[in-house]
Amino acid sequence: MTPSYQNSDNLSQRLAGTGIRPTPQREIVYSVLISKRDHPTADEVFARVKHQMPNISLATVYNCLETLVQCHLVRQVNVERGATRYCPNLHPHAHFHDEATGETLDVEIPQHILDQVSSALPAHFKAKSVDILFRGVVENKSL
Amino acid sequence: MTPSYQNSDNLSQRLAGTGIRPTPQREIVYSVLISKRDHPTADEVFARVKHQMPNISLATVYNCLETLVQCHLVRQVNVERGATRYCPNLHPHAHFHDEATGETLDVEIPQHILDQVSSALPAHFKAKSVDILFRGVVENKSL
DNA sequence: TTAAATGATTAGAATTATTCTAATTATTAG
DNA sequence: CTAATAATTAGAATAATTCTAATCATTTAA
Repeated sequence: MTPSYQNSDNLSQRLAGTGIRPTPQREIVYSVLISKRDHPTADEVFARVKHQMPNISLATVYNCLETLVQCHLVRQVNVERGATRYCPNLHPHAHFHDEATGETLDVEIPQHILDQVSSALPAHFKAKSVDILFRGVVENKSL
Repeated sequence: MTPSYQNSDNLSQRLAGTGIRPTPQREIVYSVLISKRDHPTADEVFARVKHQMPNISLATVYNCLETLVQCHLVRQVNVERGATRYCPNLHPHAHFHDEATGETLDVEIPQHILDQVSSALPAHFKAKSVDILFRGVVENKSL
């Protein structure tokens, strides 16, 4: 029988076959990331998760986030010195850090442009991933 | 008369007109970055600077690095969670983090490719800078 | 030139974010 | 069921950085 905690998202499917257990804590941490994609820090995830699971510990939130990163379900984003932020967007994309608001936004980048960037590498540099981070401001569209 | 400590590099020229003083500490911190471009952490810079100026404090190294960053003479590079690294290469370039050795290398990226990346942004996103970080391994050239 | 004002450096304390430790609890395998 | 393994937890420990307040250096104004 399906345990009652497997009701929030598809994490258990995503973890199937990996040997990594879809625990209630991992489910909730993952669902928090999915439901508000504003690149929260571990502390912010902790605060959000506590609404649903008041007794979860910060250490567990760190453990869950680390597990999700290892499984490639979540990416770490470091926009500034300070707390690491977490992003569940698996599509190839870049980040834009708005210096005015402090927000970090996802920006879609066409794959052919990413390929062009990677092609600028010398042949013996074998890249497994590329992180692109813009810094600037988002102007009001009416300007 | 030119003070005797202005002998190591051109920092004082670069700071001329900014109101920021080319102090001996700043000169040495900058020259350390210039002379070995391996993206050292603040602690590593501190250790190297101490050979020439044994009584400098770590706080001053942090202050000097921050000042150089503010002046755009040095870039901060965050490859991993942990200590920030410092890069005095002012040419447009990307970084490649070799996961096998832990080294971070500069990679030249043609300006037209950087322009292409920036052109992928929506029009109202005004980017002031773009950081590109590859992660992977550098293969032996003979392979 | 001195005197005040401003800027820079310093040691050490404080803070932040994260990781570690060792004990407990939960799940799975035999 | 029982042992083995995996996951969670609270709190201690650590790492990197920032802050504080005192001192020292340089520049500006008289």
